[in-house]
Amino acid sequence: MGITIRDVALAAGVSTATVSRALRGLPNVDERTRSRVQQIAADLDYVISPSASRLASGRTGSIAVITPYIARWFFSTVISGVESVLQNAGMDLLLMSVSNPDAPRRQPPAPRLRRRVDGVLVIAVPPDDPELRDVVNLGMPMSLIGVSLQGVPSVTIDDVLAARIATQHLVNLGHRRIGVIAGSAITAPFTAEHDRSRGFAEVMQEAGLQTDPMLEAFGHFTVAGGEQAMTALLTQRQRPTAVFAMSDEMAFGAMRALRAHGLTPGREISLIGIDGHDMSELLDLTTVAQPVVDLGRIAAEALLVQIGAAAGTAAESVIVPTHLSVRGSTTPLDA
Amino acid sequence: MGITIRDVALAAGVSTATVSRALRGLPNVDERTRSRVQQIAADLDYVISPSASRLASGRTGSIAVITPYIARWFFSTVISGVESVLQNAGMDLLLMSVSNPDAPRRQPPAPRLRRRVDGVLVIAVPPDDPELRDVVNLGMPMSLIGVSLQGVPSVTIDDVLAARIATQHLVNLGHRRIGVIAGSAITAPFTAEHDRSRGFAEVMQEAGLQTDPMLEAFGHFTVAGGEQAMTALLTQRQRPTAVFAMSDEMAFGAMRALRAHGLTPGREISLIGIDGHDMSELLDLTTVAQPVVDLGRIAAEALLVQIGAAAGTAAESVIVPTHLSVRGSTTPLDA
DNA sequence: TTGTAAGCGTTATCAA
DNA sequence: TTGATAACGCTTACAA
Repeated sequence: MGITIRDVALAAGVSTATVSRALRGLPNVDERTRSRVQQIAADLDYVISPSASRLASGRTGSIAVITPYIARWFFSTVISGVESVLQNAGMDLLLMSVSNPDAPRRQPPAPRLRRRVDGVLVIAVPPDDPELRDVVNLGMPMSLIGVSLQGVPSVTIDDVLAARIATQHLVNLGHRRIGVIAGSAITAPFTAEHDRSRGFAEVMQEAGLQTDPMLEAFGHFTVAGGEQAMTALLTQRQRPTAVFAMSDEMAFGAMRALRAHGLTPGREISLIGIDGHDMSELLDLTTVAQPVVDLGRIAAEALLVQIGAAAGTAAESVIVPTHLSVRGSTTPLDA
Repeated sequence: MGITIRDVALAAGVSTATVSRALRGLPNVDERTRSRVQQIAADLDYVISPSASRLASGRTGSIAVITPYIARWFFSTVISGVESVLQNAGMDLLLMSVSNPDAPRRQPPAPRLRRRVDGVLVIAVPPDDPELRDVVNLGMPMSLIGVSLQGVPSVTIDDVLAARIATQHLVNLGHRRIGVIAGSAITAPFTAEHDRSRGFAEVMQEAGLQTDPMLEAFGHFTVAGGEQAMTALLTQRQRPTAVFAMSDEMAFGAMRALRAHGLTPGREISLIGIDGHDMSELLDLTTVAQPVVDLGRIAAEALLVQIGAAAGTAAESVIVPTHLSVRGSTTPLDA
């Protein structure tokens, strides 16, 4: 049915070994031979069989991307960055989602990886997740995105710093009763959430401000959760004048809660998020933006280096910068 | 390095053929033999080599998902539906993005597909796209999502109907000067855009309303484009009292333009979209929602049937229903 | 620079 | 129900 390397070899009057070398661009092939082989392969409409190539060479030419969510903004944006790099490198991208609170019944990823891919990219899976442990224990080339883990290369922002920037921005505007919308009450170390909590606490303390436990609410990093959290904050005796939401999506929900209470973000209550979500500009939300596409790109490039599919030096742990985007949702206290 | 099927066969005292049959759950294997083989395979931590299996069997166990965008809501949501089905079926999902206006320099998909996957899922690539033609001409099992093409199975909504529902909703509210934000001035037939234009025109005509070319603007299905388009509509001598945006994202941009002009959606001007985007509830946008996750799920299931990896009857063309979600952005003309 | 030939680890046919 | 064994289509020493 299909044209094989033998057909090409036969037609070109050379051995299959020469065809293989010529087509893969290996050295030690006469250029005239090479171009003739290429021509004939093209004429015959020959395409290499990946399975055969993989079996013979031991390389799969594939990278797995492991992610708890596919449709959420942060994750799909990271994936698009990864994809552009892998496509350029001629690598296949295998997409596999893993268990998350919304879809708890997924196949564990580790067994699906062995012998199937040359490397793994993991997006924002908590470092204490047992499924992640199993993947790490596979010992294959990998790189984490959005979280860090001792001994595993990763690409992240400085989450402590991002939270510091956000909180400091509110402090600089004169706010003193500052509320916070975190993900959940208990956080694992080395997660974005944990570090953001720390950054917030640091700046509050440095500014001599109390972190009132009544001004802390939890939004589970969803829009609906952010809405509930802000609603909770608004029921306090003394409302905050500003709120730091640890993600833009929670901030969106918070905005909705504000409007439901007849309040306008940036008017009665200032609001800041973290992410630089596509919609944050539209919603006029001040945010500490992270370069999400780059997160994916950089991690993919680092992984290719690890695998030996690209030149360069392997970096253990990359931290990319964030920047504050000031918009209408934050204003000076007096205004 | 790796445990092979021979190691398992040796340890179990059977032939490799028996191991292969036992592990794949084929019939004609003594159940005692099977469980012994399974046990030994587990003890040895044996995993099959996909490359070898694929080479020998001719099946790749992989499906390619071809998409112009990864990070946009519609596309990532479709992909998540596809992924859940494929993961359940034990199929690998190869993600490849193709050229789009934002990223014009992509590898053409067709050559990357041959011998590599058992089937292809294509998300919302215009039917007249030459790259799509090449993929279709490969003659492999495939299914389209969001567009239809003669002779190729597809899963879509009824776009004419969706636009009719949206337009009729505005008409029912008493609006007569109705503007429209389309994608672009020229549209290929059999695209969502084309059909939505038709549905709009039909209802306008049935209602005895003029489609004023001055009340037509183009937003290229982006937020920014929708904003520009609405701005253009607002500069008309006689503004529309209602606007139909052919996608929610364009409607979001339109909302922003309204606010920039001191107008409130649903107050001075009613606004309706199509999609049922995650953010539409948050932004209180009336929309004709399509079941996007299902689009992906159904297409994936249909493809598995085509390939023979799942039981069922292959459907040529599936149309899934939409529903109108009325929110605050549309109100009666008098209000 | 090119050719020979031994794998790579399965599946599937045929026979037992 | 099980076993031998010939593919599957390529890569890669090693030799020439």
